[in-house]
Amino acid sequence: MEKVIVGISGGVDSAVAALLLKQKGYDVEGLFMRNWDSNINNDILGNPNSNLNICPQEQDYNDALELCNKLGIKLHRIDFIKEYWDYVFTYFLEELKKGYTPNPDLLCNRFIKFDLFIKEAEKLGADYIATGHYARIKDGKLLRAVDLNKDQTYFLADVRPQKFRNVLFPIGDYTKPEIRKIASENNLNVANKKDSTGICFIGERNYQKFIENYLKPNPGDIIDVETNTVIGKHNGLMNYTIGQRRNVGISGNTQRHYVCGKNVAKNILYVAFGEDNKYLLSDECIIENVNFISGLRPTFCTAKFRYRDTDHPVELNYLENGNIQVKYPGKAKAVTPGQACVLYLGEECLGCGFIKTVKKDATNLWYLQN
RNA sequence: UGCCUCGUAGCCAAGUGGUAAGGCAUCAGACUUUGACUCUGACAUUCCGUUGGUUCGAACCCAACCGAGGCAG
Repeated sequence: MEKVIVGISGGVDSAVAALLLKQKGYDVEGLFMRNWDSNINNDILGNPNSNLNICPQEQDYNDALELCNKLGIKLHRIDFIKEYWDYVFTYFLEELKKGYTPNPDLLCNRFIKFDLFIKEAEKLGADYIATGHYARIKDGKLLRAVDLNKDQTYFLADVRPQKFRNVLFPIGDYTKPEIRKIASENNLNVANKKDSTGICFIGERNYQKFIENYLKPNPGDIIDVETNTVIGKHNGLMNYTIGQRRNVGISGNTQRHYVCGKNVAKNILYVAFGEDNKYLLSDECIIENVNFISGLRPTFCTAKFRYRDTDHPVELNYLENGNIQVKYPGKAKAVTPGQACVLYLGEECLGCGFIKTVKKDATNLWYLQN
């Protein structure tokens, strides 16, 4: 019998994944990961859980244990707290310092779940590993989930292609409501547990305070990009992302304001007014650290510039240094340096690169210098 | 000192006699495995610088005072 090690998180999705695999006749065992420890990691400011008796990660573990007892499968446990810090969180902080907007969850998948986790599973004798991601693998291709609303291929796009060889995504063919239904029909203890959000393994935080645990705030001017006048004070560029409206701290205007740029050298935050402001738009970007999961190298395909972004038709120009010039004449709003640009050809997720520079009319945006 | 303009919730700002729009900000939710974006709800219970007056009735009309700005000198 083929052995599958399932990443059990304590949530519904991985629970049903394990259940489905068991029903299919695999020899299933669970592996619970813990990658974040609020005490060890100095996660104090902005942490809503600091006064709970039991931290959420341990509650998740207890839920996972109860689930595995119910399913009659063994549950292993592994901590990657140091590795998560070294490979994911350090990168996260470094990018913030540069004024970028990193997405730690892509790195978490690349370095933790689809690398260290796989190695650990192999030690446990796994023929396959499985997770509760909404995604599909067919003929070696990474495909969008059937439930496009929950599709998580965006987060998987930086995983190295060979890592998917022995991976199963049992729930990728189902919709979220179906998963919930299966869970409750089988009386799983986590059937009605709320979906987790926030940075994977860390959870919901007051973002600005959370960052303050690790980076010293460096206040500076907020400037209206159109009039070039100072209209307020920001409390550290790392606290803002392009396209952000809330928590900017300025008010008294007739139109909504949006962060449209930053200048790290001058410590300036640029803001534009109105949701269709031209300063929020771009039509080209350069992506670096490109990872291809697919063997395809199309000239025309679609791209997502953020998780849950719409698909933008793009034209790719493969540069000699390995970077890719991504053109989107239809323009896109709030394309942000540091975020992943994930490429798709129809249902297939081709891979991704990380946004380095953003342009309009073949010129770098002057208010978005890093 | 004279003349002019203005004074509406934390901020910006409609409303000029008939019983307080809207936006920002804030708070609470929805959505969401990235910080978003978006959406929903709450937000000046007789109050519109103060005090009087006119009126059936005023934030809107009148007077004085206080305060802010401008012009003149």
